[in-house]
Amino acid sequence: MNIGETAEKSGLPAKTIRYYEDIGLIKPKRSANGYRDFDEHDLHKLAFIGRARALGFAIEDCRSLLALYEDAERASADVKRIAHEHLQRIEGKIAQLQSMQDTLSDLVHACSGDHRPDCPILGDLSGILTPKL
Amino acid sequence: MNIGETAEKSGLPAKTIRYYEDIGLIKPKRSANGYRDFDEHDLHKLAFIGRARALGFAIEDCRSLLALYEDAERASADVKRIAHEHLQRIEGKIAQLQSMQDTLSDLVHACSGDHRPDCPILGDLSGILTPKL
DNA sequence: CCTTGACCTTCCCATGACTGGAAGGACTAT
DNA sequence: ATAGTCCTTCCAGTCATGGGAAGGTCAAGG
Repeated sequence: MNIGETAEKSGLPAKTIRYYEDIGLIKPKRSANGYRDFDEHDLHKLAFIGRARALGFAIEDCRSLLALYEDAERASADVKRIAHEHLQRIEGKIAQLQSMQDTLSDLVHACSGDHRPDCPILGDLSGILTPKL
Repeated sequence: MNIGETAEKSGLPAKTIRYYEDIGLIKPKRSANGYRDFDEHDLHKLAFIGRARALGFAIEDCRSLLALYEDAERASADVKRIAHEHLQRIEGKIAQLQSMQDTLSDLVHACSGDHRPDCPILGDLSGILTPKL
C-alpha cells in the first residue's frame, strides 16, 4: 500500500506519516521503486497513534503506549499510569484556561464595545485596577 | 535601566525581553556601552505584554492590543473584538480538552491498573470498542 | 594596575509536531 | 511521447521562547 492510500485510510496526512517514520514510530517496508510499502500492521499502528494524538497524548507518550500495546506481557498499571499523568496535565490545562476565560469574560462584558476609547480590557492589561462589577 | 533590572521589575526573562525587541514589540534606547537602556514607558509596555500573554493572547494579539493601547483615539469595540475572538478560541480549547478528559477519565477508571495485561485504554486506542460502563 | 565576578552583547541551535515547498524520479493513461 | 499524478528527499518555517558559547563592560577589592 502506497503512502497516499495509507494516508487516506489512517486519516493522517502523508507528511505526518513520513515524519512518524523519521522519528521511528513506524518502519514501513520499501518497494523496489523506493516507495514506502505499508501493510495492515503499519496501518493499525498509525490509526492507534492518530487516536492517541486526538486524545492529546504527546508523541513520546504514543511511543510508550505503542510499546505497551505490542507487549503481550504488559501490566495494565503501566498504561494506566501514563494515561493518568496525561489526564492530570489535561486537568491542569483546563483549570488554567478556565481562569483565563473567567477574567477575559468579565473584561469583555465590562467593555462597552463602542466607538469611544474607554476600555476596561486595556485598563486591566495596563495595570489600572478597575473595580469589579 | 539595564535589562536585568527590567527583567526583575517586569517579571519577564531577559531572553524574552530581547526577543520582544527582535520582533519589534519594544524599542529600548541604547547606552554608550551598547547596553539596552529601558525607561518607565518600556517597562510599562513589557508589563502590559506580560499580562496579555498570561491571559493567553498570542504575540500578534499583543501587538494589536499595544497599538490600540497607545492610540488615544481607539474605539473600545476594536479591543473588544480581539478579546472576544480570543475568548472564543479559549472556549473551543476548553471544550476540546474536556472531551479528552471525559474519554480518558472513563478509560482510566475502567482500567484495573494491575499486573495483568488486559487494558481498556489500549483496547480503545487500538480501535476495539469496549462497551461503556 | 590587575583580577575576579557579575552583567551585558550577539549568534546559533533546540524544542514539538508538524507543514510547505522545491527539485527530481516513477507510474499510468492516452 | 507526453501529460498528470504520485512518490522521493531535503530544507526551511512555524510559535515563543530557552540554552549556551564567545566575548565585551563594569564595579569592587587586593
